[in-house]
Amino acid sequence: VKVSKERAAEHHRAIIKAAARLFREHGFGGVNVAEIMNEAGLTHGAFYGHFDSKVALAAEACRYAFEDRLDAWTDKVSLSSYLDEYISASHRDKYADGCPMVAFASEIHRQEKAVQKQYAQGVSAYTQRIAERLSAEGVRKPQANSRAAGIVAAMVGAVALARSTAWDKELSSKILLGTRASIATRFGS
Amino acid sequence: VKVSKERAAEHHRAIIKAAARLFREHGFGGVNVAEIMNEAGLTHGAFYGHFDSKVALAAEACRYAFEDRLDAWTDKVSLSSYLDEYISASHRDKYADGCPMVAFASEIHRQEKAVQKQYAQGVSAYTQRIAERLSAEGVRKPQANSRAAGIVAAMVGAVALARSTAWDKELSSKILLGTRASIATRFGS
DNA sequence: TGTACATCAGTGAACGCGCGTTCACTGATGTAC
DNA sequence: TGTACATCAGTGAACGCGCGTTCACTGATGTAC
Repeated sequence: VKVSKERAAEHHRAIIKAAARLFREHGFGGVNVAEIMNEAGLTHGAFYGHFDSKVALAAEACRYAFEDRLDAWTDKVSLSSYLDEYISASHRDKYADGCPMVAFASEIHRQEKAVQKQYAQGVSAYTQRIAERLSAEGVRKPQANSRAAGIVAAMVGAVALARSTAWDKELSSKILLGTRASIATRFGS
Repeated sequence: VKVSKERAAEHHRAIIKAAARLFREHGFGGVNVAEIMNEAGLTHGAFYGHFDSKVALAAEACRYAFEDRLDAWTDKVSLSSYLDEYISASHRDKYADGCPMVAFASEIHRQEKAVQKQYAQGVSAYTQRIAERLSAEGVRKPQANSRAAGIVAAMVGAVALARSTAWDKELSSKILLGTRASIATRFGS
């Protein structure tokens, strides 16, 4: 059942995309190879023709998730409105396409080095992006870097905790609103 | 090999304590029952005499971890110095005895209801504790609740991200310092 | 207080299931002539 | 351009291992007399 090179390349991308969604939704240990391949429209046996191991896919999926997210944040979206969107109930309830920083926050350190590296690079890229926006708003460089780091932590913590307490809607939204407000206070954004 | 009721009760507590440490360090899926029992000085077969399932232990261990942490935060420790300790490299590197909010942040929503409930109650207790401290510092009630929620999110996000990027010491400590500074800025604490 | 016996906490082998990975096989692709 | 054949992406059965859970058994506890 050989397929054309183009189709094989499509399959490769489909596997990464499926993995990026499923890993974010269920964690690295919460999905098996067969489920990922099934989501990509293939059977599990074909997997090892595309990747060396599940871990190798995890690293690739992590990289892709960050890239996809950062690409979606275009210059047209201001920091302020990005924060509104990020620190919201809709992001809280959107696991599969949500931010990988949140999805993997507390389990990434148990993954292999290759996955950790992709994650750390993603966090770094996110922080830089925010620092750039702050600079554009007139904040000086060293201050902007420090503040960006603080904002990233608040964003991730807010969504992670809001998800973890989702069945207690009152607490969950108090966390989101409280965090969003605290950032607004600081920068008037 | 029956043991006295007192020893059996000690064993019960030892299992919970071992689980609370190991689960925080390796996650719920990263430790098996045999390892927990071994850490508690028993063999795996005795486990089901103490708990109905691994999940039931997870709930109990989660509850214990929160209790232990909150008990350690006595009235003698000010909010400011508690934040210094929480948002620090030493807490970042202390997994087994670290804050359960951070340890389970992104995997708690995949656990069973019983575990989620313990977690959410813990988050709620933490938030209330911080709100009380803010009130004691003169912040008005409704404001104190909202700000407390924002602070908890920042705390959890900072330590979680600092851990996730621990191999990049510069980024990791920038996140810790940036977060701590942003809270200090807001409340002058 | 001492003795006989029922209880039951703990032990370690075994069960069953899920999952990552391997492999012999299939049949469409794409290349050599 | 057409034909023959080597290549190789995909299939599904099978392997091996780890883990949660069960169970027959052990022997100290603690109770009944």
